[in-house]
Amino acid sequence: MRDTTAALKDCKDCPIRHRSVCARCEPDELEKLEQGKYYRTFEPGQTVLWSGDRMEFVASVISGVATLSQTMEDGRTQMVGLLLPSDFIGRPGRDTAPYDVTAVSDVTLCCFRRRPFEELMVTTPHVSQRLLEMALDELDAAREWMLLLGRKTAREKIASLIAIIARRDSELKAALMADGELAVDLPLTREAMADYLGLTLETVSRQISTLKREGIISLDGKRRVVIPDFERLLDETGDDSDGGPLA
Amino acid sequence: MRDTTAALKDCKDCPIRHRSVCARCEPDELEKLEQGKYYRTFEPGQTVLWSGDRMEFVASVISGVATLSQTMEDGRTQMVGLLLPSDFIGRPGRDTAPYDVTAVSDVTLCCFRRRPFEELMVTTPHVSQRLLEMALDELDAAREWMLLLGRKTAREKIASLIAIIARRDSELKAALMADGELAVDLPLTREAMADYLGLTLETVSRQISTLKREGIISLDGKRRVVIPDFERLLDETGDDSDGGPLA
DNA sequence: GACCCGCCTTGATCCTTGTCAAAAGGAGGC
DNA sequence: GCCTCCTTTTGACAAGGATCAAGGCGGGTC
Repeated sequence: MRDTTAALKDCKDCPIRHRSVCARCEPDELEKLEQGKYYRTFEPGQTVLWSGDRMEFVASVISGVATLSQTMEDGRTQMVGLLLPSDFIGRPGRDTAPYDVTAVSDVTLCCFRRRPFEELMVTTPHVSQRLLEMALDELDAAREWMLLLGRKTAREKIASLIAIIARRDSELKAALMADGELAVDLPLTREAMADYLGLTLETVSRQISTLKREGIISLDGKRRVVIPDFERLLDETGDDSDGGPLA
Repeated sequence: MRDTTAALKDCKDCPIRHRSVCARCEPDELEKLEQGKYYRTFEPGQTVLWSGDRMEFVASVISGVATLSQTMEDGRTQMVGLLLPSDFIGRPGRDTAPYDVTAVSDVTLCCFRRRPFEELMVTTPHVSQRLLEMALDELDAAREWMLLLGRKTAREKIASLIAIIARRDSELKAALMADGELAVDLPLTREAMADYLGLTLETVSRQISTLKREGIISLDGKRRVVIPDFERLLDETGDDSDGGPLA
């Protein structure tokens, strides 16, 4: 265990303040929330929650990356969500976890005990409003992923994953490099990518090698991907060419 | 067009009253909703909404089956949701449809113009509460489907689909037959099943034939499936054997 | 009743991806 | 520096599902 008692920061300074469940909260609502919160940290590979566990808390991801995944009896696993800073863990009104939650990198969570949080939701309408928004966004993301899992080829899956991570990265930090090239750190191992994309890790590795060989991407170490021409990568995703703006 | 002006029934008599968005509404809230509602009907194959269309209304499915699907440029399509009675169409705060919505059978919708509905949501908290619940349920369903699409074999996919439809059916009407056998009407064509399961229609047909040959199911016509032993069907789904209760 | 059309089944073959296996690269510990 | 462990790459092969191609069945119309 590491310092689970990291300095409890002021909500006003919270890096995810404007994107999390509490994004819509008024100062007085925030104050109420602030009283119940506590931080927890997890190391890479550590399990935050096992499927079937009683959920004693709900939480927002403050930093790091975690995965939501399901495992079949024979070991086949499918990742069903990627939890990034500002994402919410837990479902009000449900007391056992439906999925495994695993830290991929060092993860810091801002937690609330579940019961008090549920009571709070009644009195702070902006929390439930925001939660509905976030749930609907996640639903859209899940459905986009259904298209990927059900209909895309291995090559398209890999290109889509890299494009999605690149797009999200560029929203946060301007990850653009000097000459307009784009560099992305894949926060996942090949195996985790495979579990996300519904492939085997060998196929992931092969497709990455192929894209590299064709000059669509290049690698800087194993995890860092450089994209010389983002449009060209998008062409490989199978998505409509008018895909959302990058810059 | 058929009689789109079907008798506007009283909400109190509505068959989906207790499961729809308005399930939690108090009589006074219901009255407010009742004023803005209107019914629309669609024939099998008719498109309710094209992806990209402006959404002028939101709606609840009262009867019939509709699909939510995404199509790629080259024609590959993936169904991302099955809309059954009580399911909700539309997303408050969004004005273009993200997916195609297509009637599979005769469908009746209870519609509200979107703007007024959004205003109503502010004053009828029970609607947004229920909508959050429904969105979270759909998210769970979408994630269950991700496991199916990403990791299950064709055989497991078919068995899962039949099991899910059977389970849902038995919740509504007691579809149990005389001697404990279970009979299910598949509301979808082979092609629609394929689009749902991420397969081709030929594979769907072959797997159904195989399950039939092995006595796990039998067919009564093309669309009606008889399940002599539900447990045995469940064994073929790849899911944990302790899967939820049927009766 | 004969025909047509949409839906479904079945067969033959191909190809993408999974499986099994081995080895190479990288990071950390001693 | 060397060893070990973990991740990644690559190869050979097998297989599940897709594709291409005929037919069959059933419900409707004329």
